[in-house]
Amino acid sequence: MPELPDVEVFKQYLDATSLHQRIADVDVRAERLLWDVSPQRLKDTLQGRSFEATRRHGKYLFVELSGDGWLMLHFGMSGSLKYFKDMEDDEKYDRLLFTFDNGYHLAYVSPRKLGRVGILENVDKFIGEKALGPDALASDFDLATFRKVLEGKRSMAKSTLMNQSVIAGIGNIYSDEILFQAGIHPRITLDKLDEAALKRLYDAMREVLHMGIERQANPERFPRDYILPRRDEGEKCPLCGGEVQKVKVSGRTGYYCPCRQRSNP
DNA sequence: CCTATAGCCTGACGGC
DNA sequence: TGCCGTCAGGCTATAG
Repeated sequence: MPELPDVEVFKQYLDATSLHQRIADVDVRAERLLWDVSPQRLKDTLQGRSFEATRRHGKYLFVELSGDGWLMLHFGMSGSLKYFKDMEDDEKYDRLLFTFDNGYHLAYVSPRKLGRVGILENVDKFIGEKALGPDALASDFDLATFRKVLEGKRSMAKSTLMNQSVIAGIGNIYSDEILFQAGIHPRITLDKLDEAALKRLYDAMREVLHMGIERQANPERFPRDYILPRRDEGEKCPLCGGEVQKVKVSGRTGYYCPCRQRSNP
């Protein structure tokens, strides 16, 4: 589930539970999740240290370690964090387990093992190497910058929003909502969007992502006029009551409603 | 530059 | 119940 709002919620969760405690042990149950680090080196790096602060960029969460260095967490298509005490709550998908001196554990949960965890010296260097675009909610990511990163692009609106090298943090689900709120068809190419449409897209991006975080990335709490909880065949558009339409973009399935999102603006 | 596709994993769901 | 295909809130490599 992890797009920007979900990862931001994980960040807040980790901040509230797992900072400033000495790490007693690290258990790696799925080695393939490790990015450029062996289980032994991960363990050696973390043991005796503590998590001190966190930082998020797009769908990546970075945890600063005491001493120096960072733990990098990416959650793939499924994945989350779980803080608990009793080992009876340790479950099948808890692929990495960090145990603190106070006896509590933080699990990196990853049912499908599509995420990645690594150790970094320098977060900005990592972001540069991955060629990530600006974080969609960064405070300095204003409308002018938004226009600049989209300048000259001829890709489809939905593909562009989901392209992490252009803007970091938006995935399949939230891109649908942003386009719906902006009234933009998912397959329209950017060169067809005028200034007003670009502003609507920017405003919708900020608003939808902020809303997602406010509601703890829980679709059940989303506003009634959102299409996000209705992304399914046969579901009705919250605005016109018509049936939502399905589109394939970038190999992903998107949903939209033609009542506001016209392919020919 | 841009699109589409397959593969990585595991499980849920629908059809027969 | 069992088997099979399809699909999934991500990303990468590859081909056209």
